[in-house]
Amino acid sequence: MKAVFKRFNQVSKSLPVPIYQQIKETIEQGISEGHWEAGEKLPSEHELVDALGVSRMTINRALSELTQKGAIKRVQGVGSFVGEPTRHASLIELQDIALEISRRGRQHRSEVLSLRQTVASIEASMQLEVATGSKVFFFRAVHFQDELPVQLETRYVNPEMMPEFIQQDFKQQTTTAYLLRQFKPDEMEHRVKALMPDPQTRKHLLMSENQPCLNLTRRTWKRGQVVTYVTLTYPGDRYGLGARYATGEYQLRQSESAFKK
Amino acid sequence: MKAVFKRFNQVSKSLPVPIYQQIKETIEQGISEGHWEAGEKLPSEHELVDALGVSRMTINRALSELTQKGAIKRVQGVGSFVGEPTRHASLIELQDIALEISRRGRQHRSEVLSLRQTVASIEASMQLEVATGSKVFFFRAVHFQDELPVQLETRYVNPEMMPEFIQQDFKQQTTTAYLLRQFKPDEMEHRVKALMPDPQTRKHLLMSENQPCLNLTRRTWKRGQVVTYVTLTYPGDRYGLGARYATGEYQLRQSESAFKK
DNA sequence: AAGTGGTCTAGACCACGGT
DNA sequence: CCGTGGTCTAGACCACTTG
Repeated sequence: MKAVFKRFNQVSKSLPVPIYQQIKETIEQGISEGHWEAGEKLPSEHELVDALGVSRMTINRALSELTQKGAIKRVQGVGSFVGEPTRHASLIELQDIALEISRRGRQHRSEVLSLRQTVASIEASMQLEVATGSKVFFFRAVHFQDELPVQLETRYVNPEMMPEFIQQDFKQQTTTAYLLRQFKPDEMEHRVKALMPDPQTRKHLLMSENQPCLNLTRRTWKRGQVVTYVTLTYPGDRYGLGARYATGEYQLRQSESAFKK
Repeated sequence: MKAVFKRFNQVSKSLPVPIYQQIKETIEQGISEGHWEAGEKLPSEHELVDALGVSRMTINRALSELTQKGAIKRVQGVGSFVGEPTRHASLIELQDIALEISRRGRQHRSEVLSLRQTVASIEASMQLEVATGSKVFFFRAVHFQDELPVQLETRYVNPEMMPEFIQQDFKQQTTTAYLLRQFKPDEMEHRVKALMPDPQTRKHLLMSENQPCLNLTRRTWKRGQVVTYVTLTYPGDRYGLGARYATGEYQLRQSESAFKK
């Protein structure tokens, strides 16, 4: 019991990070590092109140938001439990593909095809919401899972928001990992389409003929400005996207679903 | 000003529906019925406290959850504003396609291909988490937007959860509309893939050769049991899925993004 | 300085599940 | 019955934006 709580003793009230956010991060980290198994019972709200010395509303907010994301499940009258891990690339969360792959116990490697400054095409300038012809950074790489290509990443970056982007070594870390460390986006937009790959894409992803691609484009904002616009292309037969979560919108008034251990 | 608040006077403390949920629904309804334009300023939290006679934490919860969904935007020191409407089928929300299409100002029509009781195949029984060979309901329909097919719906329903499903007339209402009125799911799972249509699917969706499909499967739970398992197949070139939202996870500590009117 | 939203507290009452 | 989570209150302090 004590060991479980020890992980929570890091909560600090003086940091600029909200307490509920610290609690969320602690729990998510504990789950992703395997300190809790799926289905395992978490400390109750009351126990966390005592252990952390914060009010129950704060605990409750942290746990509620984790529930909405599907990271944990809560059953009234019983307790809070760790959720099932997802086995797909996340549809709704911004995740580092290297982490995703390694969490599945596979090997990740990426091959940088291009990293340069260029002049914004009409499409790129519209997506980045900058003037056509202004300078933008362009990046392209292929990501491998166990030496099999699973994602082609084509990215534009607004240099005004991320001037150092072009000097990074993206063989050592993914663009997503770098960008997430540099800033926390306040808004995201996702689009998903199915399309046939052009010959170049097909070659990069080592796809057989007549196979479609799953095409995810994402834009992320900071302070009202687009920071980056990325297109992630997956071989349709090799990779899916998914999400599982409690419904925030159509939430239960009463009884929650029984949790199956 | 008074007209704006009038819409809020319906909040009741005796209903079994939480107050924050009533406020959310009132605001979403106001937006979807066009009482507020995109970008328009909503009443401040303090004003809503006075108008509704509930505590600020309750108002705040309603507005925070709407922010996470991207329905509204909030800027510290400025106010809360109505968000932009989405132009794609939602990736993360369970929405009635008939509503989605009519909100875009298009005409919806659906053609029921099949509605019958059948014996669960291995795949269907796994997805519904029932015994192989048990009875399940099967439904298939094509949805049209302005007389162009945009979605093929293939659905299995657990008869124990929804015994009346098979008696409904789904020419009058969509399955989604019916199911949403019958129950509010407590959990959902989404999967997205890209694949080539089989000849039958291609025919139903009137697709040209060599065009891929976007394939969304969704399972919804109630009290720990799968209620329905549905596969929605879209013509890759005619329909996309998308979402735009504030990041709950990578939320800002401080200053929010400037809101562009 | 005034108004806004972001967060937090220390209580409270309730519905639910397991005993 | 008791412990659980779900909701709510009436305050509070703070950071931020605008005038």
